[in-house]
Amino acid sequence: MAKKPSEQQRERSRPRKGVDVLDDPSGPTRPPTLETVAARAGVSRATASRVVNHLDRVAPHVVASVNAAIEELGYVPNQAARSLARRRTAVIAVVIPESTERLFADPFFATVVQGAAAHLRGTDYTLNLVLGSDQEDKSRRYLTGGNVDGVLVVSQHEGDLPLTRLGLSVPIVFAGRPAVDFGEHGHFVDVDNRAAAATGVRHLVERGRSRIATIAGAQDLAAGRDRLAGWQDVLTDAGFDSDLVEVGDFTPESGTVAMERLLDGPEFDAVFAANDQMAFGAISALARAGRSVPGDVAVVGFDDDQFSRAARPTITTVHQPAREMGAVMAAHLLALLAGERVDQVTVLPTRLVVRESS
Amino acid sequence: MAKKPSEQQRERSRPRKGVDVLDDPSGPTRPPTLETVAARAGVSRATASRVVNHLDRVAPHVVASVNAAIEELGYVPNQAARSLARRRTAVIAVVIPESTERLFADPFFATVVQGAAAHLRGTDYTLNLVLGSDQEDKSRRYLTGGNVDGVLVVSQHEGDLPLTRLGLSVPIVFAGRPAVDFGEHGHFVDVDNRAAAATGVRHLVERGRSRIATIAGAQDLAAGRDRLAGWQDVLTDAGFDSDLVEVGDFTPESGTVAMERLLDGPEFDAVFAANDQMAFGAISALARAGRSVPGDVAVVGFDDDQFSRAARPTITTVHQPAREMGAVMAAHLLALLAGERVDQVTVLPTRLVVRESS
DNA sequence: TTGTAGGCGTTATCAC
DNA sequence: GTGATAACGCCTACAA
Repeated sequence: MAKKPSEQQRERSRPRKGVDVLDDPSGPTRPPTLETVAARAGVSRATASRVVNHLDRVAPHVVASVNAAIEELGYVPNQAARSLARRRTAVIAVVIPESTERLFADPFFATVVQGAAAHLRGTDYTLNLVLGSDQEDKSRRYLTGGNVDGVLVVSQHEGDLPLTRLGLSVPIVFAGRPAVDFGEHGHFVDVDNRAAAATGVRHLVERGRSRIATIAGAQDLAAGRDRLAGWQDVLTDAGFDSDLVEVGDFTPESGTVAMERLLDGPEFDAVFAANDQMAFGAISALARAGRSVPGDVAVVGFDDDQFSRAARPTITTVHQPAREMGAVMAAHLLALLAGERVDQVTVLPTRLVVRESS
Repeated sequence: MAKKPSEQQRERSRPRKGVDVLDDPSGPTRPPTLETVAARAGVSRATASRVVNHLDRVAPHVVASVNAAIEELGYVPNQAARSLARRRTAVIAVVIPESTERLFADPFFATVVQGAAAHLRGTDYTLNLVLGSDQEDKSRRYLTGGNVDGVLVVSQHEGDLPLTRLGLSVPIVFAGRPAVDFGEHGHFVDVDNRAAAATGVRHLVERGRSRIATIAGAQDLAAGRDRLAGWQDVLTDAGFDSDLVEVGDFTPESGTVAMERLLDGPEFDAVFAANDQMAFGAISALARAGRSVPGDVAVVGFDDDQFSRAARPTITTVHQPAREMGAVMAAHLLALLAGERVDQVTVLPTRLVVRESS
């Protein structure tokens, strides 16, 4: 029997070619291809492909035998080939812009990413981590060069203008609304930081506090500015002074330092921190200074992360649905990829969680 | 809509095809291909490819014109096609096994990942996040199915046996040595947790403490067990009782709770926590209980993360080079991918950082 | 319902 | 030095 093209092909692509792993006697065995599966099941590649992709119109017994072959061979589709043919990559990039990279350790981010990952499980999408260097042309090109189907920007988000532009070529969903104008491109999942912060501060007012300080977050991030504004709003409404402001950077350390500075200044009986990590740091400083919480100073945080539960006293805080944000971001991106329309801005609800510190 | 084959074909590769983004009048323009670049530069795809890949043997003026074309068109290589042709993906998976997923928010992990990402910047490798579901066949298959060139397992690492097996088909580097036997496959970057913990505890002994408790980490993780063992070692050597053990799970909350339990028991004058987050939580509990640190109770943590600096008093801790671990993991993986030999186990140094809490 | 064949964008092996 | 051309593994009209 004369060799069919396919056979020649096989021969040419025998294991061991090119790869130089040395000491594995069996040789770096090449993963089975659809071709292999098809041969084993006694069908054509096309049919095997149909089974793999769960298309109908395939006879049940054929499905069975192909699946058996897949099982026996441990066949896994080659994504590269699939991407090439389908002209979509099944890759979603998770971008942590440089401006936010040092915040990567923030549990809020981790939780958002987990939410997105969880939502994507079950789909065949894969998450691609892009850390830092937002200005750099390299990553922008990577993102726009058809290497990813969509982009998730997990960031409390500042301008990141260059990223917003990405929206032109690839669907993109941000965590957090940008302060700047973003035109028609880009989608955003956010909470109303300003109103949410106000809720927390108002709670302090209702508890009878009148000298309310704040430990603000980084002011180059929208979340930082908005929460500060929310604090301001309430104090203004109440006719209180809003002069006690220290700016941190969302890290626990900065919370401690900010509180130490506050303690050096005029008296106050409450503090609103822009996130729980800073609140925790602040409580640490208060404890050392011999101020009781909430006796001398009531504390309210933001996020409702594990630190608000770890502190003693436990911290009253504004709950932010981080996990859900990630999930919604992923869901919206999937919708966009499916060609559906999605609201450009989605605001998720927050709620006050009252604990011991207030 | 009857159309001649040729026409349909054309249409198929015309812009705007298939994708139904509605309001962009210019249509989703397809990224330029090498073909385009080549045409524009007046050379063949082969030559264009040579330029893109910086191969020599190309006339300088040709290089120039091709680069010009690339620049003008904003050409970016299609990774899928490249992967297919080169038979390598340029993708490195970062796996957070299910057993460790809830620890994702731990700054230690984030820092390790950042270290790896930083090391990979400049290379054309891309990081693929694989969260959870280590048992699930799906991710294992994904990892072994030729979709990634290598795997980084960022975990304090338990058995994760299934993952160790991966080493058979794909190079894999773990953060943390497994407790179990791992044969010849798999590479590990670690610190000597037991000895490092001992350093911290010994410091407490030298400070004159004799009733030293510990807040251990999760005992299903090697790091948790080893640090507990290190604590035990020192107490045994010193002839002290080692009965004061509370087990946490590395979260700040668990540190708080553990300390509260310790405070309910026999007296003690020092505590060694298996990480800084738990130490921070513990200090919070101590503060509320009216115990002074280090006066009544000296505290030593582990990691040297931002929390050890945020606490008041600041926390004496065992520094672990998290960022470097990530970088070394990446470096080793790259070496393996290049076919080089790499030590199967690499132990990075730790050091005691003395601060106020001891 | 199933098979045939062409194409997805690059790389790599040859000749020239 | 440069250009055809055959893979790479899979998808998908179209034909059968």
